[in-house]
Amino acid sequence: MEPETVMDAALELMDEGALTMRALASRVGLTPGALYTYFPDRAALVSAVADRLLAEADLTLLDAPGLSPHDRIESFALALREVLLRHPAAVPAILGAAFSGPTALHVGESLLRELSDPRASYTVMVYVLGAIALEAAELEGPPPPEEERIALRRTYLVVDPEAFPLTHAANDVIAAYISTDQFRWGLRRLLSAP
Amino acid sequence: MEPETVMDAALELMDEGALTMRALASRVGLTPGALYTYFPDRAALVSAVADRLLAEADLTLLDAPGLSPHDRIESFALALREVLLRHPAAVPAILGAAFSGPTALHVGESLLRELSDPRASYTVMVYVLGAIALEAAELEGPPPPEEERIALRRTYLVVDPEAFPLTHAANDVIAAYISTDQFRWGLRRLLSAP
DNA sequence: ACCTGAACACCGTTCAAGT
DNA sequence: ACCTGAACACCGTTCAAGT
Repeated sequence: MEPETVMDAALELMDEGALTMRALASRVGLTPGALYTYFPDRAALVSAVADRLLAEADLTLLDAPGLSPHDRIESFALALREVLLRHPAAVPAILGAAFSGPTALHVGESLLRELSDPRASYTVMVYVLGAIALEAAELEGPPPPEEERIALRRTYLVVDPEAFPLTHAANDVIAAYISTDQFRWGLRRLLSAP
Repeated sequence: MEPETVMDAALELMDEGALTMRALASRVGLTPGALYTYFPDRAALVSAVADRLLAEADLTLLDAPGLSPHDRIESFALALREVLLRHPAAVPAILGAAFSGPTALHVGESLLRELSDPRASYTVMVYVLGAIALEAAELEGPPPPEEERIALRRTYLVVDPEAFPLTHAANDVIAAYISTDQFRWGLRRLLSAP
């Protein structure tokens, strides 16, 4: 059996919020102990899944000809966000393995090519991963449509207007914090810094 | 026994990388089952610890008189980073409870007071929490001195110069990605956006 | 190398019963 | 309300033994 088969099943189980070595073994038709032939332990398996997931975003967007560096970064960031939000339970693992994995290295190198100052490219990584992590944190599984999610937040996030007047007044904008528009707005703001 | 006693012991155990309900019970001199009088389940306990930890950063920095809005945000962000990096294992829980907790609500309100556009205040939150999360992800317990950590990264992060020339060339800056200077640099860049 | 069966040393949570 | 003792239904990981 290919390790990829095991990793795909592991991602499925993460999406269902129930990744255990035993459940994974049963899903791929093995005994729990047999999994340790493929990965030394659970943590290694999760790291491998995280790197595989990272590679699902189209890395070539970062080298797309005919686009400005900022547009390349924006289109890749949007693609990455889309991939990762479909698997919110895997996002913490991505944060953990953000630097170590081979795919992350590739992304880092491309990012350095687009921005002259390495400090700026790290700032972009921090923003992109931070935004995705905050959005993922409030998802249980694959996300419902964005409009639905925003509408839910609008009713969910009501606060005491006396104690938190500004938060109360900004309710609609705050509900849309998890929107693609807000994500793009923040990224552009960061990229437009002098 | 006060719930705070239980929460403090829980944070201790998180720092040691070994928070279990059984270990917690034994540390505070109770039976595992007795903990469920204080918190409905493990997740609720962790959320409560996260909020308590968030409150350890000096919230009054966000209202300090005589400082510009940007300086208030910077000093609070630095204080928050210091508190959270002392407890890296608790940071994922902070990300998860970033919006729900009562203390987070207070921080959000203050941030809205400092910046005219709510979208900008969210962008700052994303950056600050993202940077802290990435730094925390590579810590096992309370962090060694910064210089030591950077020096370790400098030798740790060596890559193939042929495959990743820009990453190789920027090694020193990349090693310092987890520095206070880099954190401040990115934050200022974000705040200086037009 | 890959896999099974069985075990070891743990988990979180529940619940009758006591105070 | 708070706590104990004991149980239930799980975990990850190891390892002799088989192929």
